[in-house]
Amino acid sequence: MFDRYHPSMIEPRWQRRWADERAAYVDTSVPGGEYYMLNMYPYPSGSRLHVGHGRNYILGDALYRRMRMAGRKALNPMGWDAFGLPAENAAIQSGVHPREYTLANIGRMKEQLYALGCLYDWSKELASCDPDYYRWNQWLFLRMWEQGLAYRKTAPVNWCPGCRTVLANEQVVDGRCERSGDAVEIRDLTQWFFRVTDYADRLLEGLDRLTHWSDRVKTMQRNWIGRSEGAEVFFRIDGLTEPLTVFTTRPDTLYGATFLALAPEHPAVPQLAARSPRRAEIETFVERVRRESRLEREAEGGEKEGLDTGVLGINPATGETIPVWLANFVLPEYGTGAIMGVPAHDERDFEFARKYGLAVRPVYRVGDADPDGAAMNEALPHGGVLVHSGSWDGTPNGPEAISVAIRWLEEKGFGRGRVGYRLRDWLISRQRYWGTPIPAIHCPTCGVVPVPDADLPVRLPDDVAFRGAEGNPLEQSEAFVKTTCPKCGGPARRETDTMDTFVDSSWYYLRFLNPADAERIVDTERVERWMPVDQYIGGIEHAILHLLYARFICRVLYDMKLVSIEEPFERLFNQGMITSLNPATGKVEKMSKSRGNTVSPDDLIARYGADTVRLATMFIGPPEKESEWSEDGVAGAHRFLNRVWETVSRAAEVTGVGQAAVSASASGDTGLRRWTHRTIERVTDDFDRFHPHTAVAALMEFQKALADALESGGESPAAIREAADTLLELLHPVAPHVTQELWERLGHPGFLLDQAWPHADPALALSTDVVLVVQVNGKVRGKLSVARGASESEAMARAREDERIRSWFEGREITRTVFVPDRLLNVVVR
RNA sequence: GCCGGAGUGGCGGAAUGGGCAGACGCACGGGACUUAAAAUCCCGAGGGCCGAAAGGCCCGUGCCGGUUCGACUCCGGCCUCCGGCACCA
Repeated sequence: MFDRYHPSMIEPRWQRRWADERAAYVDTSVPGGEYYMLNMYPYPSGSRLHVGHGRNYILGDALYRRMRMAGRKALNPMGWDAFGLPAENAAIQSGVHPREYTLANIGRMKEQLYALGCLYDWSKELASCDPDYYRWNQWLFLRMWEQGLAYRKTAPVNWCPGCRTVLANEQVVDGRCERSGDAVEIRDLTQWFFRVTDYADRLLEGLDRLTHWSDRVKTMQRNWIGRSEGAEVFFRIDGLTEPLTVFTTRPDTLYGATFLALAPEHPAVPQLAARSPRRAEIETFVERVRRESRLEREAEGGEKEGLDTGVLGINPATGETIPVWLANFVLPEYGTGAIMGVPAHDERDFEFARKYGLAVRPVYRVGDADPDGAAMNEALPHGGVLVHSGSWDGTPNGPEAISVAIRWLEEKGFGRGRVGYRLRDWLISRQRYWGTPIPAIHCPTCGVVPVPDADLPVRLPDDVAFRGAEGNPLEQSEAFVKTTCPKCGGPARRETDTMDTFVDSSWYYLRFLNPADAERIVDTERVERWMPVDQYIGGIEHAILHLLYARFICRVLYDMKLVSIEEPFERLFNQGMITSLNPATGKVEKMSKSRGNTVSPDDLIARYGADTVRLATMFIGPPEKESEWSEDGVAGAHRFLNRVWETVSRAAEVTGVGQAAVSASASGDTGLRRWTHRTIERVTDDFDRFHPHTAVAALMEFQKALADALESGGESPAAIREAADTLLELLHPVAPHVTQELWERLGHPGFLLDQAWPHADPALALSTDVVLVVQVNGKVRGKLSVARGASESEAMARAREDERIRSWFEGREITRTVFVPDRLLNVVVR
């Protein structure tokens, strides 16, 4: 009845219509029944999407369409994470300005999203490189500075002397610059930080309330924050006025501390060196460790290296002198940058003590099975449990001993209880051009001065040359750097560091509600109505940094009373990556441009149409798992859509179209109607648990059932029509174009997208007969078709009638039977 | 090393709360249609054994053990792969 299925004829037409009718647009100023689904915030570094990304957008679009049909006022906005290093590198390599490069990429990616049939509310579009967006990064920065949440301190960076520029960790390969091959130096620069550690406890506690987040991500965040309770202990050091503070999680083992170890970067090291007879050695050692790249120093199995400073400290518990060492494994960022070494109760300290012949003094009995342990126990002078300072109180090894030890330390003034975190403050400074300028001015008389709000935004200058070997290109712009001090009016220099792009992405979801608002960063009233984000979809690679920073900034805005929520994302779904064979390595790896194993959706769309690509992508497997891309499924997906076309076309012959179409609604209890309603139930359920692949499988079975019903006749036109309509409605989220085209050809007005999601009649969705499995001693011996709700005695009677089943327990003693209604009967015999 | 996830036919995968293992699809084999091919449609198929056939039996969800009437599913131990973190005091 209908001519053949031609995706290339129908898809562009519907894409235009959807855009013209503004089908997706939601007025965020209006409250009521909202489902605010947030999809993606892509980074337009590559000019083309690949199918690996494609799955994310298709899944988001399918869920958006499903939510619209379920009557939710869904908002599917799109924004662009537009700043970042690749754009700057492209500028250096090809001379194209990062802005031009980025905007061109955004344009191409938009075209592709459009070609895939993804509907976004483009009226809410934003890009972080737009001054109207990044001015609010600057505004937020100034507020955080006022509150002490933004501050400056020195931090080491990777410096490439050849490129005269700062390198990201990933640009350092084997201690050398990826590009020039020069040996990378570690330099100390004064940089800007956000004090995320102030929020560590709140970020940790908040996780407990995120009941719709996976335990997987919550566990990763908990481990990243790494809260540990312990104590600071003060050690008097020979020749130092101030005591040395160490952090330990095991203050109860203080008695066994036989040495101290400092990070070579520790601020007390120069003083120690000055008093030490080994000054030259210390300086050489510090220089050597500092030269090790961060990556190498933190690498697996790195050799522990230390140097005895020759200076002595005093263990406050024993009063004995212990040596002070420098050690490469002590990190300056964690705890206090200094540790007490307890070789008897810490494996790493033991290894170190062994290598350098340091004393081992046990505090607790240790495992006798361990030969080292047995030796230690012999050295233990008493036959009980020693807690601290050589005094005995019978407290067992454990949390109680730790709190006893902390109380003791505090009474004696030897230390105090403290909570330590693994989390470090967020370094936001980047020595790059393509980012948000940090709104600060360096004045020779007034110091570091904030840019006044009235002068925002501090715009990126355009007169910048990207010649590569010149450090931060921003420094080259006279017009940008030269300014006057807002305080004294004298000549001053502008800050040339720009912000980490994670700053942009940590609050963008709020900005979708008022993207063009020049008055304020967020619209508090709209946030109240629409937030939190109901469904956040993102890759698992963002489980830690992005999601933690977004939670942090949301709390900062909460404390400023700008938003009423502390947690920005109520439900989180993390998809897995699409992998494919990398021809270079011969291994199956995640699909990415840098690995050169991408597959373009453009070619596939040209060959099969967008719906086929969408269907094949959704059918590949569960989206939370990683899946290997294979084109084998594409032809099958295309065949299925052709069958849908054929079947619905034949259904139209039976039922008529437009004015002539059947008007009676389907009634009664027929095989096809049961199929229809059971399929509604299955597909609805599958979408709600993010399993589009099983929804598609159910629709394939349903299409077959409808085709069979048409073949054999016997179903009423109304039942046929109900089935055909339902098939189109349920398939629409995955294959929107072909279903919309058929919907129109059947004579329905308007968009399927605005159609109500079909409702399953529970009486029809349940079958009247069920297959009861009969087991004997747990092994399947037969199947019985019985009425739903059949009793155990009925089932048993039927089983006895069945000769084949009966033969398995005839003449044997039945010891018990297990009956699960509508499912199974298990006869246990001796 | 630690944390998290996974392991099911030739392949992608299904089995939603302990109850028919292998849905759906790909590839494959056979058949129909065709002068022929493509396309399309139909049928078949986890492995082994018995049987001429109908059919029947045994084994089977990484490995070993346990709980249970019954285990892909729960418990203990191990192996492999993937992801994240890592001298974290």
